Amino acid sequence: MNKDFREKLKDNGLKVTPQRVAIFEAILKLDNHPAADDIISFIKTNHPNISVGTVYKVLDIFVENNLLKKVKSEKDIMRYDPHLSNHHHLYCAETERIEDYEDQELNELIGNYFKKHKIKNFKIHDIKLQITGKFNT
Amino acid sequence: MNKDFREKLKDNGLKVTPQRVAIFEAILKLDNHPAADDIISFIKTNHPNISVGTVYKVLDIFVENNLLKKVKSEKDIMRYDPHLSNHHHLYCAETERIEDYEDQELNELIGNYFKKHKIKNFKIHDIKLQITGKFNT
DNA sequence: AAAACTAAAGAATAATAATTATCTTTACAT
DNA sequence: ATGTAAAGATAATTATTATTCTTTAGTTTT
Repeated sequence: MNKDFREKLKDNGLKVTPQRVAIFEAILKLDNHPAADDIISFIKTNHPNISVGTVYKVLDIFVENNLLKKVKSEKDIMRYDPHLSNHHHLYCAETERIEDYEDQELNELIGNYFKKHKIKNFKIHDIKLQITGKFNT
Repeated sequence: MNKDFREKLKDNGLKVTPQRVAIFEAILKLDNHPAADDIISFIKTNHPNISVGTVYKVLDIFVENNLLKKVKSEKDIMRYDPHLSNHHHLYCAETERIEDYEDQELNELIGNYFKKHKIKNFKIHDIKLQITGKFNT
């Protein structure tokens, strides 16, 4: 996983820096689709001089280079997801919790549906489900 | 349509004001899931003294009272949709265009799928598809 | 029906929060 | 040693929310 991360950066001509490593590790540790702010707070404990702008810049770079995905949330903040394979999201109706939902059978079902039912004047690149509801933890 | 609008406001004990009418009409006219800012610019031409805060407040009131839906966008701005029945969205990969996609058969297909495949510890309220791709206009 | 009352709504403005831009400094790679 | 990418600090922007004060619409009272 860490291997992929370093190699992907290098493959795109990007340097592997301590900050980038720290940001990527923070996202993996934080787990619940952290927002930039969560990442900043987390990193500040071990790496107190990291700059806010750097974090945003690095996150953008990661997204551009397919190390991360951006996830839309109800609120006007972006959240980040290190899970790269094609998957959907469960949004809690009451909290900010977001979980991944991966389901190959469902993807096929939907893929087949749209093979039969083309949308006129539209070429589909990607389909994501936003499943809103309630967790019973 | 306009009837519904006025009545829904009244049913919820809300007043029908010129500003509210103007905002609602703007959304219907603007059509492409306008952001608050689009609405403000549009209204300013006929209604130059409307206040930014009022527009945001009224939009919230409309959402709370089910006259509008909020739509998540790629960027960190909210957009508004006067289309109330259950539907999905087509997102253009290259522009900010968002279109509605309504498809009862698809809703049933997905609904049935999840009847058979419950998600553990999660009660589904609503499922929305974000279909990203390219329009060929 | 007109005047007075009340509460909701609007305007203006300031405040906040997330993000982006700019400019300088640092660090690594040739 | 030099060039370039990245990081740091800080300021600026942008979208949105909150605050305060005024206006308006609808209701009640005379």
